[in-house]
Amino acid sequence: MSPRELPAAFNPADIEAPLYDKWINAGYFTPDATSEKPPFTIVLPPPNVTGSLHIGHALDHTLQDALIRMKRMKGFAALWLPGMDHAGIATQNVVEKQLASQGLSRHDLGREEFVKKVWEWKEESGGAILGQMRRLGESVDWSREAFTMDAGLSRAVLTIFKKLYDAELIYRAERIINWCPRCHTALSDIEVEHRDIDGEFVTIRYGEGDNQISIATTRPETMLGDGAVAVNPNDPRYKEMIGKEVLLPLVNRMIPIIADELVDPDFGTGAVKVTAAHDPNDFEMARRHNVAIVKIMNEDAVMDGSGTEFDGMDRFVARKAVVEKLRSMGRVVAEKRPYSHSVGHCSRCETIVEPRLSLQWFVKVAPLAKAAGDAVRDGRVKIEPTSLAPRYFDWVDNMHDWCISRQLWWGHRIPVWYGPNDEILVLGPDEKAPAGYTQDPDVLDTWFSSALWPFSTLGWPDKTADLKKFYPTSVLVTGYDILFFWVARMMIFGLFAMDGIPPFHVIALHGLVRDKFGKKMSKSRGNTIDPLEFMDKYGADAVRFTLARGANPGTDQALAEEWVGGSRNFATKLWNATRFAMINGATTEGALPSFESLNAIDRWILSRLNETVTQVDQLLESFEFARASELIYHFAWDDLCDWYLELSKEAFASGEAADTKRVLGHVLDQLLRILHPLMPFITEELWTTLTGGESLVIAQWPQPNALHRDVQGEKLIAQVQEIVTEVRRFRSDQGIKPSAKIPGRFVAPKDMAPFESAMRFILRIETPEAGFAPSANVEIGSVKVELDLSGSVDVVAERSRLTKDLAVAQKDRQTAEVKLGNAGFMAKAPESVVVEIKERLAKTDADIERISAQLKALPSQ
RNA sequence: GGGUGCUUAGCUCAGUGGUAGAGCGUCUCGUUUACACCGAGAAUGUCGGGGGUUCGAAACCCUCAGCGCCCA
Repeated sequence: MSPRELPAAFNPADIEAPLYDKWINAGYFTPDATSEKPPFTIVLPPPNVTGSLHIGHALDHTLQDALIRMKRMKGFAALWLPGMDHAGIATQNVVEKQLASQGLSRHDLGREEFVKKVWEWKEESGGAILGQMRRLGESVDWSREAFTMDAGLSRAVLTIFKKLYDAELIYRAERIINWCPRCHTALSDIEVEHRDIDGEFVTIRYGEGDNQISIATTRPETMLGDGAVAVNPNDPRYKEMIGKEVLLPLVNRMIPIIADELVDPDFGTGAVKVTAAHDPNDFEMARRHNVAIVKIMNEDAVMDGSGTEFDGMDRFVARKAVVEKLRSMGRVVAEKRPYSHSVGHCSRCETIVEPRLSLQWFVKVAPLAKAAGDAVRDGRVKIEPTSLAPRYFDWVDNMHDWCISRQLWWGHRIPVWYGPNDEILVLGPDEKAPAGYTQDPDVLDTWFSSALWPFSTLGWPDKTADLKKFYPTSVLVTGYDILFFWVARMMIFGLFAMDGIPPFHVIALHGLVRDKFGKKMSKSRGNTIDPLEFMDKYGADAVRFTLARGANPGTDQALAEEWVGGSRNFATKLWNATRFAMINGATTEGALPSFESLNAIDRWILSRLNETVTQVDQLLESFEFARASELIYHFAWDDLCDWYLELSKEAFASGEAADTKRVLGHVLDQLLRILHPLMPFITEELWTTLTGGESLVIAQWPQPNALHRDVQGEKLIAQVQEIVTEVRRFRSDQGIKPSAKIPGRFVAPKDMAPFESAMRFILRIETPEAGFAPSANVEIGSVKVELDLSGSVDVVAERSRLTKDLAVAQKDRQTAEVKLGNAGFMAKAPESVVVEIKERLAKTDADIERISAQLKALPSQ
């Protein structure tokens, strides 16, 4: 295939979709489970079927794609497995809302019909995110796409439920759970978000006459369900009252005063009400002290069963009414309003969660969580960055039992059947309940199935080729905020189901994407960023590169539109550089000339390339995406574009550049390879055009070439860069246009001779004619560039510049001198540092002498 | 309340013992035959305060202050 030509302008929209189609059609992303290649596996943390791609996904997915693309290029059987979870509450909410718009509820349809509707919705409107993932260029294997409600994954759910039940790790009990009065279901701890809100803190006097005690509460309405008052056993104020009974106002019931260590004497009055059916701590106290448990609310969080005038009121209406009434009775001792305190909200609908006593199914997590903690403790699973490991331990070591039943219809129905005589039967896959048994109406927490993701998607419980080849997965990439959601649960179930083999080798954690001021994004703040909008505007590669460039392990990153613009500029720069290179005959054909035979400039860029390839490889392997991106960016823009291409222009112009064309082709080829995981589209387009190759997706990852090092040459190029910069600075100071050509002469040691023509070209210094009379000198170390400005030199500017340089040199000299005069330094500093400082002193000495002489030689004004 | 992190240029952030860095922004000059989504040059920091360790501290230790996050 002969190289094509690149259009003059780069337009991401022109190339992205066609390239993605090309990759898919070629089947590059589908690894073979029977392949001899070593496996590398990532399962995508399944996004929600109702969701769409937000900026956090874009970051998470970009990093995963970077890893999987690199590994694919390295010759691994690289599997990145995509899919979605069924998001029980969220999805049911969506469909119920649709029904509501037709004036219907799910109960009007009945369970079977409703679930059918949800499936219809899922097929038609669910999974918008999957299309958006294609936009981002994700190299996932669509042929293995999974969904938690698929038949296979559902078998996995049934299998593990039975396995856990048989191991006595699943039980049914009446406990205080988090209840969402709007979603009408129990929630797990992690589905509850705690937020500070302005509430009230009311102190109420219980009892009569000599037998009185005041309690303080943020939830006055729950007093209707009080079963006791509790004080700390060591609180002298209340010692005498322990064991007595006091009158519960409004309800007119006598309740005991109990002593419990849990009560903090410094909180409020030191006495607290005990509402066993509506508070987890109170429930625990009640169980310890045999306190009456009184339910006073229904499923809607409406007061119910208190036997008072407040029955039928919503909990918040009741709160006001109760306080009002108590106030009128003179029982309100103190009121603090607003009183800021932390309150749990439903993470799906924002409704304030109601702790509620209820019969539910639980997973007994202690033994499972212990194993999950140990897997990290003993090094079988690594958390990157390691600084986040304590956070993981903090969670798994203190995990409460997990409430897994949900009062929903959409999800995996709990495989428990109840017999006519209260028998309990748990069924595995393919098992049938005897006649007369009825199934538990509830479904399982979505996370119960998501936690199986790393192996259920590979065919478990069957012993499939995929499972054998690709389990355990190599790395799980996710945000630290979701450590508890995914990681802990996948670890727990993975270890349990897969005979103690953890589901991943490494857990690589990244941070959150914030707005440009580092503030958390939220709809209420109005500072959310839509990755799709940015992709439309700047291209997918620009969005990806910006996110990768900000991704320091485990830390949040700020994102601003102008930075995405900067990445777009980088893409354009690459495009133009490649175009320019190709116009000048850059090629990847034929063998690369031997390193020794090349000129110093070519050797230098190869040396820089080698260093960059080596570093980038190490950085990507250790999840240092920001640093890898930064290195590539500077290699491409600074080393390649600003120096190598500029220094080579003269060679291209003179036509003596066969080696340089080959070197340039090689450098671009390799650069595009290491950048491909981060910017897949533009690199693919440029690389196939440059090389005529089939695809970068399956191209080989560059190997560092240790022979491509030239320390001496690098020093020479550093000197060239210094000369060029100093002359440019002089021209700028003197107000000489960059385009103006001026006659000049290089007075320099021999080793600079090979670079003179290149420097002349860049600096627009012409070879002087006879009778050349320089009017100014630029001196850089041992090099002098004499210039004829054909007019008067701006002496003021020149003096100012030299004076400044002199001051810098003098300051540097003094610093060095002080150090060398310090006996402690001379005695204790390593030899190499001492040598370095001595060299610095010598250099500054020479500089001071030279600059002083130049200043002296300047004509007085 | 218990943990935990952060404080470096105008903004957002790198930088784990040897002369302070990047991107964006700012200022000046420039349509030189890849690129104005560009090039060249420039300015800008007692590295939160105080104390200590060290020949040497942005970095290590202590302490204070401010901000954030997680858990309760």
